[in-house]
Amino acid sequence: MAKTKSDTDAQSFLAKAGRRPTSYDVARLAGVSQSAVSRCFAPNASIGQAKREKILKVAAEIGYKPNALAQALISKRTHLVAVLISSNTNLTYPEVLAGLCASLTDRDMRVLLFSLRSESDVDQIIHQIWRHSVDGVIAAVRLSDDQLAEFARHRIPVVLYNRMASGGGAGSIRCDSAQGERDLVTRLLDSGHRHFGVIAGPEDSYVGEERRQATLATLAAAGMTDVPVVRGDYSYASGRAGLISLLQERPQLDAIVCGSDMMAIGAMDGARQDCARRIPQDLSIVGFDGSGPAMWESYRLTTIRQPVNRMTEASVAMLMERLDDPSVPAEQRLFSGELILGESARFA
Amino acid sequence: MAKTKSDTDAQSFLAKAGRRPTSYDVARLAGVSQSAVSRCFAPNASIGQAKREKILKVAAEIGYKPNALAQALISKRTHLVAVLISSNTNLTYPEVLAGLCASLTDRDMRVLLFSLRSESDVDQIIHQIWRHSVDGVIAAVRLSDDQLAEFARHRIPVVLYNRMASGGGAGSIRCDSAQGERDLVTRLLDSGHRHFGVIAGPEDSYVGEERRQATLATLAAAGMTDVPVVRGDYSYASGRAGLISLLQERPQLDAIVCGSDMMAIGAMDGARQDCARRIPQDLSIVGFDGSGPAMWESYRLTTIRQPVNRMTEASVAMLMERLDDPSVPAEQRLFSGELILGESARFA
DNA sequence: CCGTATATTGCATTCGAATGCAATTGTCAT
DNA sequence: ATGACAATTGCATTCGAATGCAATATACGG
Repeated sequence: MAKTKSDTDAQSFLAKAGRRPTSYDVARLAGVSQSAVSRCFAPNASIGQAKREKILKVAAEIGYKPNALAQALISKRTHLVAVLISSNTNLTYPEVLAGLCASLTDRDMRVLLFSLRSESDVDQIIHQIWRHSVDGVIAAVRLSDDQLAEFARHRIPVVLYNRMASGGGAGSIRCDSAQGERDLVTRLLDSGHRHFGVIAGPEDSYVGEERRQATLATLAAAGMTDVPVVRGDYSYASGRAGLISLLQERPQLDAIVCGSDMMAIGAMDGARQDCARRIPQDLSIVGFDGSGPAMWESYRLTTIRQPVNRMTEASVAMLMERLDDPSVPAEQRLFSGELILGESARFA
Repeated sequence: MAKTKSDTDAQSFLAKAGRRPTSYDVARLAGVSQSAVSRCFAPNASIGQAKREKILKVAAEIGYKPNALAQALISKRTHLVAVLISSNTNLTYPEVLAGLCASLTDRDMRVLLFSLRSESDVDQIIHQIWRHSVDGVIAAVRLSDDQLAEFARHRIPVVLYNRMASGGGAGSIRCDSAQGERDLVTRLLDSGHRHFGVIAGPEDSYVGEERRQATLATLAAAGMTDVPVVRGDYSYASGRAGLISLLQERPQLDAIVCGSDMMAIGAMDGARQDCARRIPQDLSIVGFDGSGPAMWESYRLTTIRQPVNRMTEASVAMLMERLDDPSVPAEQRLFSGELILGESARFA
């Protein structure tokens, strides 16, 4: 009889659809209090075995799902992580995003995505992040010291992805661009290259600047200070155009260091098609990222691969650690890139 | 004096930081009721000019931002849109995401991202979508009829991106894959190709199947029924492997129709490097998507370009329309792709 | 200067779930 | 059977903003 009655109630509830079932609905149908229902969905809450089963059964019948908004409002835990990324970052964008998404989902966190046109657009969306009370932030864009301080003040953990934590307080996961460029440039020098050109990323890109500076510093240490630099925006077209303009000014160049694989690929095509250079016989070109296309047969780029999967996983792990225990100090983790010996550079 | 007092109060509030200011805090400091504060941030609410200014001033001083959770809970509007996408979709993944994100942000909506490993993973995250009470859904993955019906029952508008709305109720934005493949295949036929091979996408991909079927149907209409088909997973490697296995079985093939640009690129490299074919003299290869890499000099793919930007913008526009007025019937919009005449196919 | 119409305001309630506290039930040793 | 103690359970309150309704203030015509 109890079964029949419960079924009927459930039916009648489902009939007047339109409103989502709440914990009160479940409580009423199961003949218990709302608190009991709530405790049923909380881990290690005090609730009797029989009651739990009855509640879960009713909940399943009418399709009750705890309302995340109400839970978040009272418990101060939204299970939301704001992910900030600039869409033109580079070829690893999908990989980074998919990696973060997967790792966060595995840990019962949801992704509130902010895909910016450029790194400087942060100001326009930062207050949306606040309004949604995210539990944490993973930022692959540059945040100002003020912004970082504000997050710190409100105890919202921030993990910077491939950005230096200038202000302190924020954790960071980075691939050692400087070391990577040093490796590349050193090997180019050892192999006899003497005329370098640089195709750098945009000025408002943190990694772009880091790579440019490391490259120039390494060259300067080898006595080369007159190195032409052009700026691209990480796009194929800008790499190609950059190469053409470099070679126009200095036809004798024999090594081009690019701020990203995408630009390196553009540069390779420019060298071959527009400037009649053979690669690597006439001209060596190196990139950075180790993205998929870099490994395509037509390019076989010599580059530095960022361990993207390990880095995204580490970002999430670091965030969760600081979420679970806010007293954990912010940490900086540096991953080293892996040299990929393609065939776009003449190495001894 | 009033100014001084207010300043002091604000200071003392800021001092005991840690808690975010609420509308009650603003109300207390401004000497008004909580309702007044609320009305201050609502469009065309009844509030006096003087009072409004005073409130906004205090709010700015202590950095008050309406709590989106509380607003959502009471008003039943979260300003959240769930975006479902499968990460291995294809090369347009970043473009699609960035486009959706931009259009949604422009309309004061936030993106709750679910990036799935494969289209079949929907079940595992669908209940998270429910729990977060999103205002709408944009899905670039396949949803079952049951799932669509459930969304419809709760009046949650769904827009399918590049998927057919099987069950009805959901709107859809698609690029006409069938027409695109027909164009490509017809031109290949007209140019004298007689031995076709197909490298299709995975079975659980809607567009993959659509493209495969359109291709085979067009060929069948021309009397070609014995067409070898291999399946890839949209990756470069699978395209390359697919081509090799096709040519091994049928060395006489002279045209390969690929389910995506990425696979076409892999196929081109496979043809050139592994099978010693010249493209397009010995073998024509066509792709689909019109993504960036397809236009790279080393490939110059002949393909169909999806108008991604127009499609993402249209998806968001359609969603918002149905959000603002639920009585608007679900609509199906079909965009036609643009034939890109690259150099990977021998066209008459 | 008064009455009526209109624009502001505040009060009290609501959204849906979590939780401290007190009440209740059940368990077990004695 | 009784007291002590632990495990359940429900009540009432809380989170922070929105909103219907009633109360108040202001404007304006006469």
